[in-house]
Amino acid sequence: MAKTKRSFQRVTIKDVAEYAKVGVGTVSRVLNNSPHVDQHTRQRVLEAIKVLGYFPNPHARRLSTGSSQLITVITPEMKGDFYQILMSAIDEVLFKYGYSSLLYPLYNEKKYEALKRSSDILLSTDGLIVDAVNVDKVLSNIIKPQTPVVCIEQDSDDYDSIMVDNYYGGVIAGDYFADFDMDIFVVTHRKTHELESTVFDERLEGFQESLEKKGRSIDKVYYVPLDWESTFEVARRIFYRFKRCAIFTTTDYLAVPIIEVARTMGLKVGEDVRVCGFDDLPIAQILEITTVRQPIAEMGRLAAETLVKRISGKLKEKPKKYILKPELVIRST
Amino acid sequence: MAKTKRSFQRVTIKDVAEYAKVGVGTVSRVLNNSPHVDQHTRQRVLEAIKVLGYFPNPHARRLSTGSSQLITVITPEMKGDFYQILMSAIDEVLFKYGYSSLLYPLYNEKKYEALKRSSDILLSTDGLIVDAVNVDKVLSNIIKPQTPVVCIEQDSDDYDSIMVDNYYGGVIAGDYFADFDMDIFVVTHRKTHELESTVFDERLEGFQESLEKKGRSIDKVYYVPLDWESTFEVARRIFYRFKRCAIFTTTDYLAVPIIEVARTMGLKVGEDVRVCGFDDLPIAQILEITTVRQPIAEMGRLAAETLVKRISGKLKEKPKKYILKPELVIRST
DNA sequence: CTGAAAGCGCTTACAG
DNA sequence: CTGAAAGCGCTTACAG
Repeated sequence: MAKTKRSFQRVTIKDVAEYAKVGVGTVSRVLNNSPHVDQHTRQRVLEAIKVLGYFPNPHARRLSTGSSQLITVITPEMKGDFYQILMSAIDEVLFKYGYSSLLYPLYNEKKYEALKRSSDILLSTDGLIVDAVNVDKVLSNIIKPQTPVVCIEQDSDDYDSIMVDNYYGGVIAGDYFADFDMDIFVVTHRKTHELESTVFDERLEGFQESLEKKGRSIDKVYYVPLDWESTFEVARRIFYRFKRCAIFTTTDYLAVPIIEVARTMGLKVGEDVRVCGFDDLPIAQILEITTVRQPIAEMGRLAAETLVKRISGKLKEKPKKYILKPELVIRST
Repeated sequence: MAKTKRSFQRVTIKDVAEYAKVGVGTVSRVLNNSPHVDQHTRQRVLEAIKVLGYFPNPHARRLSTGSSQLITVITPEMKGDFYQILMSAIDEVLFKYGYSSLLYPLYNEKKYEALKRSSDILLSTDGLIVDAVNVDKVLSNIIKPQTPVVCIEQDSDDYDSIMVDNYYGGVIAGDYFADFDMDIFVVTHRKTHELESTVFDERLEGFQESLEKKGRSIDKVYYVPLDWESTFEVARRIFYRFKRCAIFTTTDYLAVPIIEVARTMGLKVGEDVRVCGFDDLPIAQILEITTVRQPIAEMGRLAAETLVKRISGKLKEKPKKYILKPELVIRST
């Protein structure tokens, strides 16, 4: 097309070179902080950049280098402390290696559709970290097979995956509860979408089997949506009948309203009522909730480190599964 | 460099062209669904794409077209229903015009640093929507002056801005409360970071002035962090002394624990205790909370529409301020 | 409908 | 230390 001009002419590296009376290569070197540039030349170029208001075109740079120094993080949600901790840990590592992260949360069905429609959203960054989404189902056919991907909280045949042993986490909570001479309840969330992760079920399963091994059993499992309002209702229902019981919630998030209701109903939490959560979110630390600690930050860091190694080609073996151990943290509930 | 080869040779449009025995232009036309391609040729190209496992290089495409069909949304947080509603509305409009969104939440100081360090995160998408962050402070010197930007919940000298009249929202809540013969309290959040928005203060100010105009006044303002735990404490403190009062919270989020505590303490919410929130979040609808409705989705849609117009060049006037009116929604609290 | 070719704006090996 | 030039992988006006 040659003669076509953009309606608004941008200032390019060529303009800077002309103004500074140097070659484009030199401008590029200044831009990339190459040490092989004379101090005076560098000053002239910097001056030209300022005067002309030049900003480099990232697309051109990326086409040339083949890299964007960006990675995309896909999550099923965008709410909650869990993601904040995870993302902070990921960013910390990424930053160290000169990368930044962009978030693509699949908070509704449409986001997923958008992803399928224009998969190059994902091809435009150097790699992906995918949390708690069924990658093998979502990503096949969308991205190139060689795209570097690391999954968190999700098993995968094709990529590295970082998981916590949720079953074992349930087991240690069960072992702990088995000694309590009380009715035992579980409040958990039921998977509603095919792409949702199965972590809650695994925790419940471990808890249940541990209990059975010790001759105990769950008196009732309550399924709730992941919000506090519904959990308030369930808590009221439980405490209306049982003034003495032990409750295992498959995430700390659900433990909060339960403790709140118990307290306002005058029940002694930590004595009459025992509560054990899962995750060790900041809120569990603040409210002194007994919980099964999941090393969230460690998972994030490990995912980021692994991804960076894959991108740089330092890691060439076939996908590996990293399974981290959760641990019981006994606090005041 | 000419002779340099990437370590792993990617399959390009040229390979596809050779395999299908057509020119690269034709492959490109097939890729872009041009109608001017013979059915049989198209089939051959599609076949070649499949056989070779070809995926287009988005960087090359963007360099060529000058557009990425992507926009970045910057938010101060990544938690809460507010953002979900806002993002869904933004995405809905963006999708219509063939755009997708990527999130860049400034959830900690480091994210802001990362942004400053490599500003081309922002230059690599076609435009920005910035929510509740002081754009003029954050973005100057980071992006090109001509980059299309729309701000939400934040005033700006340089860009279009979409705001709700928070002061007026406070006023209508004040007008409503002025008639109640009870002590009046406010629970709100204090801005702690220079980049945080001032919406809570504006709401409080409108509320206060409206009350004073009617010869009433606020008995006490409680400042809390934006979490439920602290608000539980405050609520207990209030209801311990006052069994009858009216409480205005500058966001629905803070109204929830207050209502919960009142109820579990046996107070009649809607009679002895009056509560009015702000925002009209989903939770306010579920719990039937009286509130000042903020048209969140409308703000998102308007922001997206405006941004798309700016990008396409259809909007050429100087930056405009859109101020939407909130409205009082009286429900059962 | 199709191909050859210029151009998008950078980077970088090469030859001074 | 520096410049000229090839190349990154696309798109698209032009001339069949």
